[in-house]
This record gives sequence, C-alpha cells and structure tokens, in this order.
Amino acid sequence: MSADDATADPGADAAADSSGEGGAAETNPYTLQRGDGEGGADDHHVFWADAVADRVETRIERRIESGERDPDDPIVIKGGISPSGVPHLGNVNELMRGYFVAAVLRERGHEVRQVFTADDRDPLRKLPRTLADLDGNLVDLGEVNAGALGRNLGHPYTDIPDPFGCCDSYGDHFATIIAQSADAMDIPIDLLSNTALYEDGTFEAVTRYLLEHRDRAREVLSDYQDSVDADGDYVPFNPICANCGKLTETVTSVDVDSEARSASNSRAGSEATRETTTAATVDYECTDLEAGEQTIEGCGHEGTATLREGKLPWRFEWPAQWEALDVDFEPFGKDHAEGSWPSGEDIARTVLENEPPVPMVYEWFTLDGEPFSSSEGNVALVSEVLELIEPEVLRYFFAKDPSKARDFSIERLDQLVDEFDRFERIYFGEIDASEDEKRFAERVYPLVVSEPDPDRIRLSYTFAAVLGMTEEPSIREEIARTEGHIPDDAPEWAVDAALDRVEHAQAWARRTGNEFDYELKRAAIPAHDFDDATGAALDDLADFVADGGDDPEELQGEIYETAKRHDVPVGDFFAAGYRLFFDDEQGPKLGQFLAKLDRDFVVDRLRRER
RNA sequence: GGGCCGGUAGCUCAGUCCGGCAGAGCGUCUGGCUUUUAACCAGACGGUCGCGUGUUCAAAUCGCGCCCGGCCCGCCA
Repeated sequence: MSADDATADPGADAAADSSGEGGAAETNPYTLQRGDGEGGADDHHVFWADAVADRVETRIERRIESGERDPDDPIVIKGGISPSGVPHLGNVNELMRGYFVAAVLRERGHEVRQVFTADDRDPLRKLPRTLADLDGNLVDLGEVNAGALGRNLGHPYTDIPDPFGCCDSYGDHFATIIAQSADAMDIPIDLLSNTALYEDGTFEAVTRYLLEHRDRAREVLSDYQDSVDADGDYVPFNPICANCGKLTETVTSVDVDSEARSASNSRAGSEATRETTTAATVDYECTDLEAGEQTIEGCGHEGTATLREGKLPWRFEWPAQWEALDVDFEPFGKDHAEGSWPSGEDIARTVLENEPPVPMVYEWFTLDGEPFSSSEGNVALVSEVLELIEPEVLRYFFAKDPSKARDFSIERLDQLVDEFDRFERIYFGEIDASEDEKRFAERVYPLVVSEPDPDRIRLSYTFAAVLGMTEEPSIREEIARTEGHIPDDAPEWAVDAALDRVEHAQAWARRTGNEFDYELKRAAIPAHDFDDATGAALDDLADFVADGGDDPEELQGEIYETAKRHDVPVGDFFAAGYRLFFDDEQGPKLGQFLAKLDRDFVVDRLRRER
C-alpha cells in the first residue's frame, strides 16, 4: 500500500499485487472493480458477493493458520449507521450488501453473524428538518418539540429524549426504525447499540489501549488529518461532561495503569491481552464544540470520566469496533473510501496491531435523480418503498453491482419491477436470455427470493396498477382472468399473492399521480359536457347494456359500433366513457371493465342519471 | 490543486476482469390480435460505447492524456 512503490519497475509492482498474502489486493476497497488477479478466468464471478466471499475466506483461512482465529468462531459481518434521523433507502446498503455476502458464506457452510451497530453515542450536531414516527410517517421538525431537541445539541443520541415519546431515547427511536426496516426486508441482524457497548465495557480494553498508546495513535492519525499535530496533545477520547451532558474534546490528562498490560506485542486474542484491573480515567474541561458552521457551547466544567463515560472519535471508533466485535467484512459508502478507511486500516494495523476486515465500497444512489436529503425532503423510508413494491424487488435492486451509481426512481418504479419479473422468468427458464443474464439469475435469484416457486404468478406492475381502479377484489380477479393474466388452473394461494401486487401498484399510481392513477367514481357522477350526438350514443349504449349486453368482447365491440352509428369519433366516445366512470381522459379497456360492474349502475351512469 | 469511483440507445441497465460483428428490457413508430388505450404477438427506428491518442490483424474492453458528474483530502458519520 506504500506510495513509494510507484517508482519501482512495473514488473515488480504486478508481482507484488498478485502475491495475495494479505497485501494490497485484499484491503483495497475497490478490488471488486479490478479483479484481484489471483486466478485468472476461474475467479470471475457473475455475482459480486461471491468475489467478496472469496476474499473473506482467504482472510479467515490465513488467520486460522497463524493461530489468530479459532476455527469455530463465526464469521462476523458488520454494518452501521448513526441514528441521527430518518434512516432512508440509501442506508439499506449497509444492511443488504452485508446480507448478500453473509448469505453466500452461509451457503458455503460457514456460520455467519451479521451485526449492525447503531452508532448512537455520536452527538447530535444539528437539528434534522424531517423526522419520522415509528409508523413510517415523515414528520416536520416543527411538529415536535424542537426547542427540547435544540437544548440537546452536543449530547449523545441515547441521552436525548425521544421527541415522539415512544422510545427510551432519540437514538433508540431511530434505531428502532432501522430494526423494523431490516425485519421488513427479512434480514436477520444483531442490532447493537454503541452506547451499550461503551457502558458494558466491550470497548473498554481497546479504549484503554489507545489511550496508553496515544502517542502512536496521534502520529498515525496526523498522516490523515492536518488538524492533528503528530507532536501535539491530541487525545483519542471524547468524555461526556458530567455537568451538562455534552461530549467534549478537551482532555487535559490521562490516567491509565500502564503496568496492567505488558504483552502489547502479542497479537493473539486482542481482548485476552487487554484485560484491565484498574479503572482508567481522563480529566477534561468542557469546552466549545465546533459542529460545521455552528459552535455548540461547552459549560466550562472540569471533571473526570471513566472510559465508559465517553466515546472514541470516529476514526478510532471504527477500528475499535472491528477489534472488539471481531469483524471480518464490512461494506461502506464511497464517502469512507478515501477518508476513514485508509486511516482506519492504518490505525488497525499500526496502532492496534490487528488486521482490518475485508472492505468493500458501495456507490451511492439517488432518489428520482436527486441526492437523498432529509432537509430537501428527498427521502424515502424503507417502509414507504415497501408499500410500493414487494421486498424481493427491493432486495433485487441491492443485488446489483455496488460499484455503479444508480438512480432509484419512484416515478419509474415499473421499470425496476419489470426488470425483476424478467429476472425471475429467466431463473425459471420461461423466457430466453443471454448467457450472462441466465448465469446471473441462476446465481442470485435464490438469494433474493426465499422460497422460489415456479407456480407463482406475477401480474405486470402497470396492469396491476390498472386493476387498482376498483377496490372490489372479485372484479380485480375477474378482469385479470379474462385478460389472460391468471391461468384457469392457478392455485388459490398464487392468485391471492398475484393480486397483492395490486395494492402496491395502486399506491404507486396514487403517489406519482401517473397515467395509471384512476379510480372508479362510483359515489357521484363527474362533471361532464357532451354534445347531442355523444349523449344520444351514450343512451344507445345504455340500452344495449340494459338489454343484457354483458359479454366483455361484445360490449367492447358495441362501443365501437355505437360510436360509428352516431358519427362520434371512436376516440371521443371512449373519452366520454372515461369521463363518466373515471373523471379522466383515459382508462382501462372499457368494454371488459363495464361488463364486470353491476348492470343497473352502468346503465344509470351511461344515462347520466347518477 | 492531489487521490479515488463512475460515464454504453430517449429511459433503466448488461457486456469491460479475459480484446473478436454493439446487446437486452422498457419507451417510440408500424402492423396484428375481425374494430385506438393496459396486456399480448410480429417488425422497424434508435449508438462518434464521454473525447483524443497509443498498442494490436482486431479496442466499449488494455496503456496514456483530457472532459463531465460524484466522493475524499476540514468537522461529522
């Protein structure tokens, strides 16, 4: 990883890169995009998670061989976010990318534990403009007690009261939403509270170690952060002020019993060698905290804190989590790739003398072409999205190449669903596809859908949206059947499951207000203004229906005939029908639809009587 | 300014690791389903593969230079 290598001759470089001994290839978070050059053609996987799993296996095999790892220990995959506000769809990367790697490793016979940290000891730095309640409703800051929140700037999330009053704390509230999201997508995770890990002592040994070796810690970090002076007095610990409850950065002295650990060069079993007997403490002064534009004022209190009463700065906290939780793999967003990953890797190796996990960068995606932003209102909660599409469709989205920036388009969700449906049909061999598509579908589909069943039925998403025009389940089913979307011999469970999509698609049509957003106006007749010929034609059609015309095909044909008889352009006549029944210019295939409604209503409406 | 990732049809994306005729779906257009709309069937249209250059018999693919977008190099995650 040394930059000095750049001047070496190219041949030597190539040899070094492919040596595969825990060097560059494995810890480069971008290796997915490059291939790791280890085995040529055989190494190429159609699914990125297989390539990652290879690297995780290489890591654990090497560590078992060198005695640094117990073969019976489960593989640990971690993700984590700060519960600072609405956890949006982008945060699902942290869950799903890890999940796919976990699933592949389980398939290969490994025991895998997927942990997820709520980094909830982080301080609230600014007030989010938008919050969310536990039912998935977005709530404006003005609707909660913003003043109470404002007084808690600088406090750890877990020390701030829940603005909704339903959870133990602000942090707990948003961590609960994360847990709900994971559950809704059927991702089994161990959700860990960072605060709890500090309080129960999980981080104590590594924190103490970092304080004992704060000279080295400072020196390493200074390579990455200009604000840290290698010879200065930076201390990698932020105590919580006992007086005002804010996190503070000013540590005035450190008291650790350095005799408690002697064998710092023994790398085996980090926790084992980092047992402590005497409580370590730091003295601090509660000074101002710079948070972006604004300053959070300190109270000036001078006090003493134990190592459980504060937190490590992020650049150290991350590698500390790897060590304390024995993390083998962690995906992270591209914002970390050139910042905290290189420093974290260096801190793990140079300061903690521990091997960092296998890394993987994922690209961010946008929502309808714009970056996620809770302040701009451009957010989508997982629960919201799952009202529009099935979980498997969302899981499919995250099975795609993580290195590509993508747009999650709610406007064009039908495209994503169509793509998923095609993916599914390719898996079941129902349609022809390229070899690449087949290989991808065969590999990935079973990881996306928990119980593949060739008898399942998928209504096309846009057709399902069309069926959303009526709330009547029997009409939905009949139309789907007569239009040939449901086979006669379909089992009942498959029919029910297929029709469930109507609820999703209907919610989508309503949310976007697109061309599929129409509903039968049963209660009252929409405003209308027809010329005499159209009126007469409608009366004529009403008579046809009143006389028993309820065959879908015949009725559809009769609409054309009636229009012709009265010299009304066919398009205009259909438009009249859509106006009367949907208050719209367009709608579903009218004959088939009217044939399903109760006759008296149709006749009266055609006569403009109700 | 330096580093990193991305850029392929109107849209969403495969293909780039390993060079071999530029692909799919959707959309659009035309026709069909004995009479526009969703679906279905057939066909058509649609591309300087960001730009340039080098290597090669051959480059979307490999090298170099550049352009555009994003991220990092302050804080925070």
